[in-house]
Amino acid sequence: MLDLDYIRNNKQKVLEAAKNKNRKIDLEKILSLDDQRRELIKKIQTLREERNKLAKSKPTPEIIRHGKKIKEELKSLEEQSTRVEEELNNLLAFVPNVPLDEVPIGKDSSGNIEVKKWGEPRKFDFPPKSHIELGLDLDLFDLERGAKVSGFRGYFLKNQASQLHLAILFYVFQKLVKKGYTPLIAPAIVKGFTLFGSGQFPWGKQEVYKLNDEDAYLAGTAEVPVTAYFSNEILDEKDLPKKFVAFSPCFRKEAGSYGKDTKGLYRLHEFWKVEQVIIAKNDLEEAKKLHEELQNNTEEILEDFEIPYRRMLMCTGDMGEPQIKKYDTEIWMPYRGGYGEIASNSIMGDFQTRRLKIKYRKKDGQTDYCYSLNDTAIPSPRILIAIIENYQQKDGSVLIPKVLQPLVGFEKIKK
RNA sequence: GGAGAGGUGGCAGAGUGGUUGAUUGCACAGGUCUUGAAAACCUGCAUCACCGCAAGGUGAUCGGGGGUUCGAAUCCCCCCCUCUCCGCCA
Repeated sequence: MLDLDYIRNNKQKVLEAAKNKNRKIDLEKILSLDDQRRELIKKIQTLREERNKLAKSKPTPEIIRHGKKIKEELKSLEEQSTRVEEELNNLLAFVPNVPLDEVPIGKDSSGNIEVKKWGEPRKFDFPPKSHIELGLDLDLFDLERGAKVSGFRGYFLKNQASQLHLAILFYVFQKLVKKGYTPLIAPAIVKGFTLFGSGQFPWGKQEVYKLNDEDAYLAGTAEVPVTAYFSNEILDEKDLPKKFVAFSPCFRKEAGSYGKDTKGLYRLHEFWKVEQVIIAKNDLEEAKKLHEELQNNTEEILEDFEIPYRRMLMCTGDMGEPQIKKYDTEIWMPYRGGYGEIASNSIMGDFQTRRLKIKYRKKDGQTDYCYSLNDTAIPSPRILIAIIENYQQKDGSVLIPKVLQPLVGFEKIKK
């Protein structure tokens, strides 16, 4: 959510941002509704002021008559005001955040820029197999029975892959706890306001599972519950930034991508993830530093696993509504013969915190909206694709990354 | 799932129709005193919105929503949450 004053004073910027993010907005309508809203508020306030004065004097028949008249006028104005406010909020909810100047302008993923590359894709002296083939050979997962039991994109992880799955998540969780991040196990069942707050709604409704007819949804990422953790609260500047490492199961309908990545462990309805979330003060320079810190954490983890990766600076058309700057981290997936997304790292500015009403008190006593950031630490099973494929041996076995060996208790997966 | 109790400012806790946005205590901030600190004393201390260059003014908010009334923290209805007991249960 953007500040109305900001919109009024930066119309051109906001319009361009929406255009560059491929979103349609009606700024003139929004601003005219805001004018109407202000006019109505003025009228209502004046009437209420009069009413309050009357209520404080001795009730004579004359005063009661006058009071009744005010009440009727107020009722009609208040109804108008509610309608205008509703319409305004509906439109305002669709205005995307404004990217930083350093963000490249582009239509879609082709406009993203590679800003860093680490590790060389491995040269195989044998034809490398896909993780699907390896997994089936080594009995690491069962996709057919997964689909039978759970439905399309369902899966069972089996044997060493299940251990590896847990070990990876635990390794990453521990690593970030040691860096001072507060560990959280976050709920995956969330109320609607959290999804609106983080900016999944109103855009991505078709992407989210809704439970029965209650106000209950399945979150696609721990970003949703953890960002909402401090909703409707005023924090202390001295306690910021708040850094969290959060584990949660994640659920995504993957609507609109029915034909994409239908095989294997790449695109799943259900996975587990360790996520990093930061609530910081309203300071762009600090936020940029924290953004780099999050990125370094993600990259360090991949370096621990010795998986080649690259960092992409996302262009406007591929970055999502709430973000002002976003990196995607992609890892080498031999069978795809290319890089695949593994992590997504964003600065949201105060877009989410406005929606969630997360403020902080500055040293001078003033309050301001916080900034929020988040970045994937590790998602699994997707990371298993890269590990299994990159660590495969000629004899069909798969080695385990060194840092994970003590956790799983074996060095190699073989038949 | 059943029965009961309760939700008031950062916390504790008054307040059952008319200057109560809310007594008081604690906490917090500033000041006086002190070599320094503590204690004591003084002052300040909710959030949001609207108008205003500002000073300031006005409105709204006592879990949320609706209603009664000239007037609601106080009365009525619905919902949510918390606690206690019983039942069930990983």
